[in-house]
Amino acid sequence: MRHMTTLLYIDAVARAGSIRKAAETLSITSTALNRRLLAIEEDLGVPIFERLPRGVRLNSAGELLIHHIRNQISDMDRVRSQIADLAGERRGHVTIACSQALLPYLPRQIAAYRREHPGVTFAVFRRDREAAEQALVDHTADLALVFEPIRLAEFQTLLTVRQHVHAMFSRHHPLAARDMVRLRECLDYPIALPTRAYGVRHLMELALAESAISLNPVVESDSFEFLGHQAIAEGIVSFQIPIGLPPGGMLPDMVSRQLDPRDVPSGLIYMGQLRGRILPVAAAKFAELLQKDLETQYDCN
Amino acid sequence: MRHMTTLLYIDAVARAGSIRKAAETLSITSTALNRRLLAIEEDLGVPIFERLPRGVRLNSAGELLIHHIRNQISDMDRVRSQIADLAGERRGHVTIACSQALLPYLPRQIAAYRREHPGVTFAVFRRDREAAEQALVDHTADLALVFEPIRLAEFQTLLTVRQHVHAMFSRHHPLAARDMVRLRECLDYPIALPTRAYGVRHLMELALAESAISLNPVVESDSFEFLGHQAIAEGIVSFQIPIGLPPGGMLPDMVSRQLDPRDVPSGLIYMGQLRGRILPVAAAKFAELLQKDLETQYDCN
DNA sequence: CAAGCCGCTGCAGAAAATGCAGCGCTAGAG
DNA sequence: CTCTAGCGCTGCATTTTCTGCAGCGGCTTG
Repeated sequence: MRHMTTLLYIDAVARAGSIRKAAETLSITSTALNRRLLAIEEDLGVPIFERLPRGVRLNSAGELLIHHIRNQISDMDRVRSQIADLAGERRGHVTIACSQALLPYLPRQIAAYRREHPGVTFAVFRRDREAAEQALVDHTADLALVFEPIRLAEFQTLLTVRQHVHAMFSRHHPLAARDMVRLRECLDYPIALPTRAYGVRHLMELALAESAISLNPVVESDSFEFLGHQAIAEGIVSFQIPIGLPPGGMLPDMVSRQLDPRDVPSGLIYMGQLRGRILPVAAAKFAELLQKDLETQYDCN
Repeated sequence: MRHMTTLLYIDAVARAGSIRKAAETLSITSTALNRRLLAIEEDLGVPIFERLPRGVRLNSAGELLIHHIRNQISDMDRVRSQIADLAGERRGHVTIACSQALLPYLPRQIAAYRREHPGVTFAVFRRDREAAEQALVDHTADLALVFEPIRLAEFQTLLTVRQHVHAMFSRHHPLAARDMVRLRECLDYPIALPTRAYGVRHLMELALAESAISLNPVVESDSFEFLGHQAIAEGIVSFQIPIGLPPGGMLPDMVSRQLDPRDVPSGLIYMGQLRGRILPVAAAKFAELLQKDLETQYDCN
């Protein structure tokens, strides 16, 4: 797409924060890039970047413009994918920003989708609940999947799925004999917890906010995979939501049991997109697939 | 805006229906234009025009693309006007598609607006109710003002104003003595009517649809100005809505009297824009001004 | 004070767009 | 039927635009 290069260049500069850095990522010289910026600014009659000693930054006119540009770019992508679609090619690219807890869930869905449409490629980025929303705003992601999001200003919810928190431990653990466990029982053992940035931790803190009990994890991590390994290796208890647990279990010896909902409230997975945006065909179709699967397989309502 | 030329070219070709004609309006050679089309089609990997013996026509991929392009173009205009706005310039251009009956109303409003913002220019096109909506769709108009529109699929209503139909005649006419006239009284005299394409005629036909009376105009015209002159010259009766009558009267000897609402229902003036579009600053501000004025001055509710 | 980045500019070569002349094609007029 | 007018498209020479190299002065940072 020849006519978009200038727009892509501006976007790159805005992201890189300096002309020379952006030029490098674009594999052109800073000269060429600089000249394009000056040309655009002359066309507009106003500068769009402030010049700082260490680079450039968008001014308010630039903010207006970059918004427009990013919309243009992804709108063009959508049109291209629509055109490819009616040419029967079914190509496209889908980018997803996803809470870590939900990462294990996606590969099977992507595989299923790609069986139908091998021409569609995917990019999945691990983003906490806040960064996921930001990724939608700056068009680095078409879809976001987050557990218990914080604010939803620019977030247009496509689907919510209720999830109970589960405790996970080795199948040799005493609690493994139960169908459902109470939070107090878990706290009788050493526990491993995700950090406060995560929805699971958030729900647990919420549950204990008014009680005298406090969470004292012996291990804390921002990786559920690590927490799972830790739970098995040390024979302690950790927590996760069912969607984060592949059907066969995350690890060979691991089992999970639902926490009694009287103790810890259930939370919501949100799937969403940028408010007001029209998704490319591929992303929209994949969202439909996720929606169907999530509603039938995972909703604990 | 250098980076939009290709888009503008494609738009021109789509509108002209042939490369050579479009090239002429763009003041370039058909060669250059042709090459740009071929380049775009190669970029997309699909033709966007069907080649006919007498020119070209968009194919379905092209329809998709042209929609996007027109959005891009007017979106860019909006961004430019926003940028100009924050630079304090207040420049811009507003195009309006307007029912003929409402044409006399606009000049004073435009004058008032331009007193505040001399940098803003206007284009006003006379369009019947159907063509006005089409003008919004193909981005030849930012705003539309119509009386009793037919269908409103792509039309986003910003404001409606209720208007009673008025009879107009010479001030020497016997009916001039009354404050309000009945339809039957008017029909005792020869009448001049607008054609069926107009809302005023539509309302009157509606009123008589179930009665045995029929409208037998001695003069029929698609010009209210003509009808007014005819009414005076021949001493007969014609019809119009108040907004179409300048405060001093359309003609020196003309007076108008409201038709009794029991006889002819009142109609609605719609002001609107293309559904989902974000208007340029200037157009949006002008719409606000119209809204304020119409609500306070003209609404007969 | 020196080193390191930064944006920006003059100049020359590379690349792209443009215009001219002309080809083959088709619909419609005579 | 032929003929013509209008169409999209192509080869080639020219013009315009873009790009890269080398280098300038400005600023922060250690």
